Amino acid sequence: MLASLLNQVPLFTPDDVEAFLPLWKKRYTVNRGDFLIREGQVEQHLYFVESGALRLYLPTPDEDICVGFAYPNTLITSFPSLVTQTPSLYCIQALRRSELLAISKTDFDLIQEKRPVFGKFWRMELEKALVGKIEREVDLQLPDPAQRLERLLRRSPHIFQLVPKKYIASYLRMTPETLSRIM
Amino acid sequence: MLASLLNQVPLFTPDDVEAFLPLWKKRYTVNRGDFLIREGQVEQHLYFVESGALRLYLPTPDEDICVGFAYPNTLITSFPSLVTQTPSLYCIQALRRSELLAISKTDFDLIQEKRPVFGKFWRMELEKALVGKIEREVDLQLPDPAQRLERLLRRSPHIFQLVPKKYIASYLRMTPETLSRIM
DNA sequence: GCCAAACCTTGATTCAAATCAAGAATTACA
DNA sequence: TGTAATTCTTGATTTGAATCAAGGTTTGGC
Repeated sequence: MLASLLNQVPLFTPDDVEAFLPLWKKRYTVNRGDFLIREGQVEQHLYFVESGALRLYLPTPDEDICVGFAYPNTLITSFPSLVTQTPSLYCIQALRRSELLAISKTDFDLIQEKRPVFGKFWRMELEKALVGKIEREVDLQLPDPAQRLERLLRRSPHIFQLVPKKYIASYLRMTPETLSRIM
Repeated sequence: MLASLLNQVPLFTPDDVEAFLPLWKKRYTVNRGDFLIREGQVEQHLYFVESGALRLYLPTPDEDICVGFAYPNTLITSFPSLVTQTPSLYCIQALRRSELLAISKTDFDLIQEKRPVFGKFWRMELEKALVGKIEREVDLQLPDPAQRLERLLRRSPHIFQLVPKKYIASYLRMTPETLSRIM
């Protein structure tokens, strides 16, 4: 599953993929409600979702602020904590039973040093992620809830199959009631 | 100015800096209101601001959506267009007379191929930018305008000296009237 | 230094989304 | 499969930011 995805990356030779796969050492199975990481912990892993669905959010006194979802064939991590190796402000919680593969930061850093192609790969992933966040920034600024919904429907229609609407509402910065009324 | 900044990057040897600096070939001076790039053009440069101030925004039928500012010692570009080499959706406009240095995408890509340390440097810059955008994503979701203002004041107080409040209001997804009332 | 343009402030009013509330539907899992 | 917990929907009401409006201030450019 991860293997077939990596084989589709033009950058990688079969040898690269062979060197990479064994680094995804840990296999996690988490139940609905379980946490991959909680506020205060330092993120050590990058996760690949094989099945299930998860949410990434910032807990605040008032309410959780949902900043992302993960589902099969996507990566997830508490990125700021992973990069800076400081305690995470964010939590990652399973929305249903999920299966994940994990690579440690250490191993990931090492292979980037050893094989420049992985440095390039990661740079391209970061560029894609940044482009995504810039679009998201625009989405969040749209004053009309219906427009925000429309853009998410266009960009990630599958999310609506995978994630309870109340979390999507939070992600779209509206109440579940408002989302229900405009869907 | 750019030189002294680059010399402070621990990654770089003096030789790296010497190889890099000449690639910032073009020097632009733009007047208040001028555009570095307009919607539809394909971004070819990464810009370094020596003086002045600029805004990066998405023009829409209703209103401009402000997604960022640049000021001395910062980089700016229409990132999605630069990365994907497709027509830009965004505009970059000078808010006052500004002086910039520019490096072409071609030269920037080349030096990353030639000297791996520049690949690593860019990767780290992208990581920082992504962390920033994740924080910004949280900022934008805060329902209370005063909270959004507070977080910007904490993170980038200097912006209020450099940029007319009406653009800051847009960046904070509120009207100039609301910003005026809570400042 | 002067003038026009741009920007900011303050007040009155409107309106759309949040809140509050309660019942219906769906989902988890024992 | 049955039952409790969770999630979703719909309606009534409130509220706070947007809008509209007008006067004051700052800024840019000649």
